[in-house]
Amino acid sequence: MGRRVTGRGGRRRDAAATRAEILEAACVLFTRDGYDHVGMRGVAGVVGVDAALVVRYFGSKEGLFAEAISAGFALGEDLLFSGRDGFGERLARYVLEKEEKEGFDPMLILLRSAPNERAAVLLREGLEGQFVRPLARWLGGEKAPERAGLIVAALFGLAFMRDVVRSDSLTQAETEDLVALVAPVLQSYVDGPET
Amino acid sequence: MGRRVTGRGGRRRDAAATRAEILEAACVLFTRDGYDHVGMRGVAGVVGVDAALVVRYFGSKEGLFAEAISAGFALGEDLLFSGRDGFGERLARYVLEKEEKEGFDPMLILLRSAPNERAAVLLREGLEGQFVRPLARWLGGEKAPERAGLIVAALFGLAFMRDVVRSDSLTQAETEDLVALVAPVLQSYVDGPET
Amino acid sequence: MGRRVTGRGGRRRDAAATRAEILEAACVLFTRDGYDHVGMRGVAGVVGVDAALVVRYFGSKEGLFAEAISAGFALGEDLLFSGRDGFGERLARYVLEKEEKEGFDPMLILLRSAPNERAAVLLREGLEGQFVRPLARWLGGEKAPERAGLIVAALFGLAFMRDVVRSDSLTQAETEDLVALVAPVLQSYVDGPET
Amino acid sequence: MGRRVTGRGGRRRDAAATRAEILEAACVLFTRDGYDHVGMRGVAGVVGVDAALVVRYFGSKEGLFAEAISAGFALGEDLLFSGRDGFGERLARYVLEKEEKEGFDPMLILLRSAPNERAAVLLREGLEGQFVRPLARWLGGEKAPERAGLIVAALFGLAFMRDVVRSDSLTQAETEDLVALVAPVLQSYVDGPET
DNA sequence: TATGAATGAGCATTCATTCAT
DNA sequence: TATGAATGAATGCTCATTCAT
Repeated sequence: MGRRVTGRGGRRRDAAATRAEILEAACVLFTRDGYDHVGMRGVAGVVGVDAALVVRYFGSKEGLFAEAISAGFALGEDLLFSGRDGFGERLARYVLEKEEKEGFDPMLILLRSAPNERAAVLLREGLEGQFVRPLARWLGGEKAPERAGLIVAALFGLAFMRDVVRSDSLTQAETEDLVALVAPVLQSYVDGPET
Repeated sequence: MGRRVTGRGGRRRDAAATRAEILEAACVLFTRDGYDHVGMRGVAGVVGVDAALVVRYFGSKEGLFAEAISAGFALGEDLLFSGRDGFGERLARYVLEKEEKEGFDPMLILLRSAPNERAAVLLREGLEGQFVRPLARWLGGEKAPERAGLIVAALFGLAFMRDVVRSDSLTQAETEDLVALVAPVLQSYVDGPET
Repeated sequence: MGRRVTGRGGRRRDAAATRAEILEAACVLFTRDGYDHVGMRGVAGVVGVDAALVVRYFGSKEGLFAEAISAGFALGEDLLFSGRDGFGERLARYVLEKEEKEGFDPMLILLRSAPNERAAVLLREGLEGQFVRPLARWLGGEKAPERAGLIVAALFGLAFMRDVVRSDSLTQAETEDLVALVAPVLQSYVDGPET
Repeated sequence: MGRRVTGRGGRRRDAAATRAEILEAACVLFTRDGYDHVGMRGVAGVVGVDAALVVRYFGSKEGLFAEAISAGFALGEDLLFSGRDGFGERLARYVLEKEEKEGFDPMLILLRSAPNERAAVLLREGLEGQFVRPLARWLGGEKAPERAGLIVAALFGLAFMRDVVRSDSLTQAETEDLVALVAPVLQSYVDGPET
């Protein structure tokens, strides 16, 4: 749909484009189904190529996954840091208003792929190295690592209940109500325990 | 060789007991590995019976899972309600100090099984009906469902980061430091938005 | 053919018999095609069962192969030792007149499977431990290991040229002529270098 | 990255030279791994070209193999014929002392590729036409084809046990001991059945 | 002439489940 | 009631080869 050029019978033969399409499809599928429920055949099928091509470009399912989440971490980095004021609200709004850009949502990938050991290793390292530790450094002050971890935990908890479990209590709520409740909590972690 | 020894010597001819053993083993395995990574063969193997027997007793993997988590929800219920004072700290301590009683931990089952659609349906219904809604009722006041949902979200976020992702920032922290940071947050949800 | 009981639709349901049939089929296929060109599906297909059943009974392709050749080594052992006189001729006749009992021939399995590293390990150990070393012990005298090795080498060379390469010079020859030429050579290895 | 360096710096635009390099690489790989375990990708990779180029130059894997072994047969021819005296010893030494010139050894190719039907056809024809029959003609006398076949069989048996199976009894032996035992046997085939 | 994108058939293995006993 | 034999679909991955450029 949209991108495909040759409706049928031998496709575009543009490696970079095909590779990108595969990666995009993988991002969407990993978001929706998590590591274990995504198959190479499935990813290939969405793009309309053979599964062997996916292996050729990404080496293995693990390699494909690694690239899919690295795109996610990159996306997340610039999202966080802007200024201490309003940080809590900004984060709360990110989680509560995120639109799953074209079906891709790094938080959901993480939440739904973590049960897999192979995926978990990549996830742990990426999250810790590109998210939690930088955040702790940026926060500074006492118990910075703990506060950073708790911020991330709060975010994932929220995403888990809303988007994975889809708890009525959160999906049916007004966004503004939730922001009003959550933002101060996140902000309290930013400002540190000297309240 | 031959008969597995289950601690009681040989396999008994007590159907109810065998059924209970199977369920117990399933709880442990679902906790450790999540729905997708638990096999009927694995469960059966722990108890020393054939996989077909597990199917016979529980109908299917899904049926086995349903019973395993219903045990979990039952367990959780009496845990929560005791009194409004110190509720935040009590919950925080539950998550941070929980010992995974004999390897069984309903939160981990939930976190690690949610990626599976079949499991997710059961989880959603159980969590909502037996946990979030009762909690909301108990909380009372304004925005009770939202506050209940956020409490559960906070709990799961914490468990996810500590026990699934195993983020250094939380696993290496002092429990008391985390309690000090998290308890007020949870308590704020209990006391409601009397800002 | 012959053995099958249920022409179609669910087979005999006799594990021992099915297992034996699978093993027999494997022996024939390994003989004809060698390790690499035998597939689990192929073996299963001959017997009329699913490939998964072969895995169930033998663990893996390697396990199946191990059992197939162990049958071969067992078969070979009692073949060798009878008495020093006429030993050369007896061996020559064995190689030249062997009928590939129902398509099973351990020498061919070895010749055709050795290129595969996994198979080679099993083959090396089996041949050395159950054939060459016992033979050397039985031969006794000077340079016994060398002489034993050369006897086995002569045998395999013969089998290779006749049954694998199928060289006209040997396939079209009179058996008696070949025996007359080869027997003294083998016997010379038995009698040792004090000629 | 990018261009492979092949010792001459970059890839040349000399088709004939590239072709020769590919063939050389193929000879080495076929020697080491045998027909089945050599991949077009592997051969191409050694030289630093694309697998498709190998197909282009040699038509198919089979074509590549055909040329590789024809080089081997050519190499073998001049090796054999020098004179009747000491022929047995010369051959024995060839097999036992051969250094696998730069990794290329026609006997090993043959031994390790024979399990493949496609390869076997080429091998059979080449060995028979360029080796066994010429040798028989050269030997002359009674039962010349049989004696020629047996000489070749003896050689292959030796190579098989030493280099493919790697039987301790022969790999650990002193070369001189083996020569002393084998040479007379080969010579007896040369001199014929003048028992 | 040569590259590399793309294919499709093949591999061994794992799984929940069904069915005969 | 309970066992375990048997199934078939699915998994990730490899391969020689073809075809557009």
